[in-house]
Amino acid sequence: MPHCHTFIAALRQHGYRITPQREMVIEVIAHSRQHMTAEEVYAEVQKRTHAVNIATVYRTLDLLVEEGLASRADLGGGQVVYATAAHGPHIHLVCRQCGLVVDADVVPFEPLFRQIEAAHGFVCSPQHFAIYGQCAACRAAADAVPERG
Amino acid sequence: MPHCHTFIAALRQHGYRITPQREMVIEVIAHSRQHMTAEEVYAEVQKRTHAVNIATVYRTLDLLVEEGLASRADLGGGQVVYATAAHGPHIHLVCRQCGLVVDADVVPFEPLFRQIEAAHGFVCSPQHFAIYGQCAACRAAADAVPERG
DNA sequence: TTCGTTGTTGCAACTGTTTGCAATAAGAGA
DNA sequence: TCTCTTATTGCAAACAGTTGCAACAACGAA
Repeated sequence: MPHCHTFIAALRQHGYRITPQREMVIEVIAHSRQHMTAEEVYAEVQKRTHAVNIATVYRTLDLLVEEGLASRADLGGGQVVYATAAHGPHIHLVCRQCGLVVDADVVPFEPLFRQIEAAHGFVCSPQHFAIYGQCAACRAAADAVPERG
Repeated sequence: MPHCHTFIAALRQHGYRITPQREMVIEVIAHSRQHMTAEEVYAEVQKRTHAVNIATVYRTLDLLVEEGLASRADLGGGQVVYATAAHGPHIHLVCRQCGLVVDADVVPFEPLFRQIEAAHGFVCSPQHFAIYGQCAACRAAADAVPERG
């Protein structure tokens, strides 16, 4: 069963109406091989039909995030991206200095997520989240000379 | 030495100019006991002087984040907050459904951050970051009845 | 102290995102 | 199939945040 049908079934089960606009947005994000910005999703939808408004794209993406079917990550520099679990869970290491984004495996975090669930009753859905820090290149540069030297 | 003087010294060392506007913003965020939105920082600055523009507040906060002196976290619902290390590092567990935000200790993540540094050369500066998921109450509700039933 | 360089600022325009509301339409029930 | 309820949509306005640029001013050198 194609991935987007899974999403549609889940939304239907949760009482949401399935409109052609929603199907379009879901199809685009579900079949994407990597995360996309809302503007990219909108542009892809516009290739197929002009009958979907940007506000509807934002609303549908937010609905998918709220229902745990997609995740949203701020990668800095105005890059807010959406992704589904189909992309495979991973985290983004975002350099706060140069903006470089590096992907990292989320598996090592899983014991920690179980710990959080035990302590807080909170279930992490961390398909894509961002951790900010400093990349190797920027650290090397900072050690060599004071910035703005 | 008050915290804000540390920030100012660090910026000066990195070659940034120290303007009255920047001192004002730094003083507000450095002395705050908890994280603040940019709008809250701006309002606090406005109590003292009207000679600081909102754009300057954003620029100064971004500068502090870029220099590792503050961190920025998106807590959902339009809540983007800034905080300094003085607030004590902790992570925010944000429920994607109801928006509840729960703080959690960052200490259990530290071995993982060392692992990331070893694997990627990337140094996490995780004073405040957000992990999205589902809180205990929303999970209980979801198990009991399908949403939007 | 003065002067020159250049980083910084305020402003208004712009961008990405959200929101109020009337019109539209999905879908359940008869 | 039809009707009614109400969720959803498109639209334009609004909002949070960013940006280009001329004016201002921090700061180092003389």
